[in-house]
Amino acid sequence: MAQSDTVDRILDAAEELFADRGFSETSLRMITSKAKVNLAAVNYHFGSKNALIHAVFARFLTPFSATLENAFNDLEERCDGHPPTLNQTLWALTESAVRMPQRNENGISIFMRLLGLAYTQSQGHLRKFLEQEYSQPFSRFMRLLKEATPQLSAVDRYWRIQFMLGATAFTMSSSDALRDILQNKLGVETTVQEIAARLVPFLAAGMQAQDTVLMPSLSEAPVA
Amino acid sequence: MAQSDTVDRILDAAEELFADRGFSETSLRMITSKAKVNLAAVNYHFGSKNALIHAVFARFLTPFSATLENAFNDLEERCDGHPPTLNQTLWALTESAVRMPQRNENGISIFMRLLGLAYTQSQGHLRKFLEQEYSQPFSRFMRLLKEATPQLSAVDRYWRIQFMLGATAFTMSSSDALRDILQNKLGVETTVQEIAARLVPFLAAGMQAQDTVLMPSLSEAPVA
DNA sequence: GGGTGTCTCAAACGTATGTTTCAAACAGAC
DNA sequence: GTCTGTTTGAAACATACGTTTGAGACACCC
Repeated sequence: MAQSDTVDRILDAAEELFADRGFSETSLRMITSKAKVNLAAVNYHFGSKNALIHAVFARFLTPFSATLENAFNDLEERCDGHPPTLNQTLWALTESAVRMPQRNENGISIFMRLLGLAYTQSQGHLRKFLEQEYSQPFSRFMRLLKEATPQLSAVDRYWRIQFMLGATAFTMSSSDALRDILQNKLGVETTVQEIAARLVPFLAAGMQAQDTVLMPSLSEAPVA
Repeated sequence: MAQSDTVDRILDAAEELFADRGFSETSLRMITSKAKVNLAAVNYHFGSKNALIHAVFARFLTPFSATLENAFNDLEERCDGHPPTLNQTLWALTESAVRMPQRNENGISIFMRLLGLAYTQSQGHLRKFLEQEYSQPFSRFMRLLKEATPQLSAVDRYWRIQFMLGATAFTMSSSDALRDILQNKLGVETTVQEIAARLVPFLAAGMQAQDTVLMPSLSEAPVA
């Protein structure tokens, strides 16, 4: 077995278990027994549980951020001069995610769920790791969003980006939806591609909604 | 101290700590020491940590679901006959949440964050508890959504509701956003009311977006 | 074939967790 | 005041966790 497929077995098992149950709720003993590997192997190969979490993310994110850079390059070149539209930007991101080579048929949904958890579970170390390692493609995406929605105020744009992230990460990370996808419970169509095809128009419409209005009746209501 | 403000002190501390750090990451010892209460008090008054979690939710959700029922009653009465619009339905929900009497000035944001966590952290027992206890107002909200968007296919509607839930729960559960709200980092305006005022138009626009389209270029792309 | 570095394994370590125990303190009723 | 049921307190319990250890297995190079 050459120099150790132990590492990959651990990463595979960890990825799946983390996506299923979250980080704190997944113990090293679960991971190593699912991976059919000795408990000490994790600390030997990765150093710590936190470092294992980082490795799980890096294995997907590093090639993904390269793919994404290329997609953005292509897009900006095609547009030569004027900034890409919101739809173009969102599609560039979506296609990059969807077309990534995957280890198995559920690769994306698992990873989307992990990304959602990363944002949601307040694991400080993970946050820090992701910000350090992948700030570049993230900032670039933000810049494209900004140029594609010049009509929005900075505050509006900030919150609407939060909403987009939320709809995306949450949908992909909802264990119910994940289970539906995996088991095809919904019947008709449940590939990640098709969810994305529904999500992008939703996001674009929300992002370009008419200006924020005051709450209709709350103005004259007791605000506690 | 009559028959025990210990219970309330525990609930207050638990609510805040859970919102800050999640459920698994918050130990009973953190809670009891923040509440200045003996460790055994939790198990004495609530029975178990899980039961404490349920109690934290019930303290807010029970009055809230009553308020919500009233809001829906008012709304349907006002509309007498034809179904309420999407905007009316969303505002009814939002106002009910925002106008709930609160224990302190951050009551809503804390509780929104808890709701997000409930959806996101796969705590089976919590899911089961919430479904059992509060299925009625939830189903009613779903029915109203359905009647307000008759133009959508069932599948489209299903996914768009997922997206709405996602944008909402995720935004409310993002610890960064919460911190922004609490510390007013963004400057201008960051109350939950104002976030809601930005969120509802986003959701309504997304919900009513033009029909889902195929991915522009993925059709001729290798789908891996 | 002896030596070297890499990897695996079973066992143990220290610590933190949720929960339990049981005696002491307290309240209100008689 | 004494009794009774309820609530607190300090300590211990059993268990699970992440991590470390040290001996053994294995492959490779000289």
